[in-house]
Amino acid sequence: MAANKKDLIRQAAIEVIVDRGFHAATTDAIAARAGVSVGTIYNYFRNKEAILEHIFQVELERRIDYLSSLPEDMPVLQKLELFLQWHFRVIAQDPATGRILLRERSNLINLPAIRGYMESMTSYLTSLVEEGIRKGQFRRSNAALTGAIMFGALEAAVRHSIMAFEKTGRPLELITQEAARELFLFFSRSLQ
Amino acid sequence: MAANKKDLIRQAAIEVIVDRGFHAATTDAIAARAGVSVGTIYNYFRNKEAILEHIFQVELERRIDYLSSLPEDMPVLQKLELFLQWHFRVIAQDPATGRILLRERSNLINLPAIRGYMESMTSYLTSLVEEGIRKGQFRRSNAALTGAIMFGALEAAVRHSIMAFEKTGRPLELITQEAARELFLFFSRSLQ
Amino acid sequence: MAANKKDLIRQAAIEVIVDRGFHAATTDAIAARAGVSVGTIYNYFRNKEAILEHIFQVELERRIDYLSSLPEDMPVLQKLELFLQWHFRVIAQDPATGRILLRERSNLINLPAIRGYMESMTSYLTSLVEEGIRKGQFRRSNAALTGAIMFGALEAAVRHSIMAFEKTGRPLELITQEAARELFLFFSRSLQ
Amino acid sequence: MAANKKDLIRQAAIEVIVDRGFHAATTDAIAARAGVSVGTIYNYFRNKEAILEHIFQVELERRIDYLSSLPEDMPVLQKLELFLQWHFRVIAQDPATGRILLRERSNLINLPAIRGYMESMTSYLTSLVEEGIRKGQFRRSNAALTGAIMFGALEAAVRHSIMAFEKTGRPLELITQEAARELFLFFSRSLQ
DNA sequence: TATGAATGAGTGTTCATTCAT
DNA sequence: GATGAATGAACACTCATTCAT
Repeated sequence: MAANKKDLIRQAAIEVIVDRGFHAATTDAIAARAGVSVGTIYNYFRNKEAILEHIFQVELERRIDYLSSLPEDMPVLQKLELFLQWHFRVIAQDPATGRILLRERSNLINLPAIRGYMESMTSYLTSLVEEGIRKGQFRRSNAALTGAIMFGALEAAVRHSIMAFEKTGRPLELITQEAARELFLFFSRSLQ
Repeated sequence: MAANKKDLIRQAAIEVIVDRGFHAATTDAIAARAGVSVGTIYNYFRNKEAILEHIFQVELERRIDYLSSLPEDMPVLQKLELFLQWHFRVIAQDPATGRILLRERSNLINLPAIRGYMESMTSYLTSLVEEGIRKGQFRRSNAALTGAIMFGALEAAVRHSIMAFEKTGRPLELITQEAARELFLFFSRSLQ
Repeated sequence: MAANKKDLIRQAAIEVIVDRGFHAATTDAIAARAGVSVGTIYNYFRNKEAILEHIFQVELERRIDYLSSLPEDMPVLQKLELFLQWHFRVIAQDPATGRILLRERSNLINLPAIRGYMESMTSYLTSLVEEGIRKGQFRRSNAALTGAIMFGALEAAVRHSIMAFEKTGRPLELITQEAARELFLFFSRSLQ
Repeated sequence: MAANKKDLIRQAAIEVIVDRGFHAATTDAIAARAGVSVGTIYNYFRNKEAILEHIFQVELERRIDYLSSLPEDMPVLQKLELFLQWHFRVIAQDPATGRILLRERSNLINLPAIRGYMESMTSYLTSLVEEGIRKGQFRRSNAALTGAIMFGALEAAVRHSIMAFEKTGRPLELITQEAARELFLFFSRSLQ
């Protein structure tokens, strides 16, 4: 899971941040969890914020990689469906990271990587909406606003899934699958 | 605007938090903005977190007050439309508070008042969905999940409106009105 | 000796810095010596460097005060003699501060107050030389260079006095008196 | 210029220390400038301080070498003149080292090599004064104090020369030649 | 009630030094 | 000898909170 030391530290940071939040996650604790010394962190990251930036950067890249793998000419709705399913599957496999993506985004929104994450995700959804409209598959709408709305809805569905998992203990895979389905239905009715 | 000293401090805190975020908003800065001394803050609030809790508490109460003013037998979609219009109007009148509701919510989600705000808002939307389904005005769905999705979408629309205002300088009233309309359209298609 | 808390901290800092040098003088140690907590230091000084700047500032002001008390029309050599006697008397009364003026000056020469101290002292000596030349009491010379040389000689004499005191244990008053005399003789022959 | 690796590191250290001062000159930076790795430094020097000690040691040896080349029976004043000329010529050729000799001396005065440098230089000047007095070429005086004063004056003249060079841009050779002349005149009048 | 100086635990970051390769 | 990743002690500085006035 941690091919190299930078990844090792990233994983440790994710765990500690999930437990305590970014501000309460001390560099000492991250180092201890990673089994390295504090100094080592600074061999791989400029400072503490850079760890969080890296976390978002990595997640953004994963999403971009997935999205660019979808064939250009696939019906827009289907792209959306696949993306939602993939997204929730990833969350189910690594809920800790999912939680960070939710929790720390708002507060540290000034960090470039985090802005970048939000904006990239939103603009991908926006571009999907535009494509759908252009191809006559979606009704006309303010695409930018719609993309933003969809991103918010997506995150809320993730958050709700994680909370439902914590409350009920039902398998996270099932919960997220259902959320993906429900969200897709919600979107497909709204957009068409 | 600040009937008593507690309100005065609440307003000052809102302004400072909007400028810097909760963690960077020192009690000294809040006191200075309020024109009182640090010590005075502690006569009205248990600690710094309690200020934030109070901010959310007050906003929650405003929303509850508005919602209970809607007649019970009004069509559900109309209730939703009125609520959205009212909500965006409030944001347009006091965008600072709106920003706090967005920015600080995630990070300090463990504070009871903040959880309470989120949960109350979500459960109001959930209950609207349930009412719609029960009365045959909405299609069947997982109401809790749908409520959560709607809350996320609502916040995202607010965030997008504020950012659009900052970027374009268009009057916030117009931006929020359009957002309210678009969001209502989005919801009404999804739900029916 | 320490009228107010800022002075108290200044005195404590002088003692600790004399013992260990500026870089090894931790803020904790200064606070402990002053009998206050670390935080209190920062109520009176911007940062650690500001303490050193303040030390030099105070000493510079003392010297300026003394120098401006000398009558304008006094023979230049006599002004020089009085200044040397006063300077060495001050050192004898507060050798710790004298040591700081010597030891820390070079290393932290970029701090404004320290540059200011050196430059002010040097330019006072330079102006004395210029005055002497103008009034026909001194031979012609490069006044700026001569002033610099005199400042260096003065500091070296102080340093030598303190070291002689440490080695021999002779009363510092006697050592510095002799140094003042010898230095004056040295200067008066050089300058005329 | 760097016959072996130890010299290479010494030169690199001189450059970095001149740029930043000893405390801000990290071993990493010195290693980088020398084109070696940190570890290599520790094959040639016990620790970081030892580099500075070595710098002073080398400079001291150069001065001792020069001084022992002067014929024993040369008039004392002429020895002094030649030494001053030589010293300022060396500074003009390698101002970086000159700056270190000035800047770092005071602060790290506890290092044996640095004490040694100061004391050797001072005691050479002292022995010149004693010789002059013994041979009836100088007036009577406290030779040790006079030697110290002369060392201080010498350093101040060097410092002033370097600063004048930085401010005016005049050729350093000319500035130092003039300083050597002026300083010699200053000394010869004082001593006789 | 109001004040604001004093507190001191807590934390990000640096950097000389080591040592396995 | 040479390397440079890893180490971890050390330190400046912050800021929520208290309490004597």
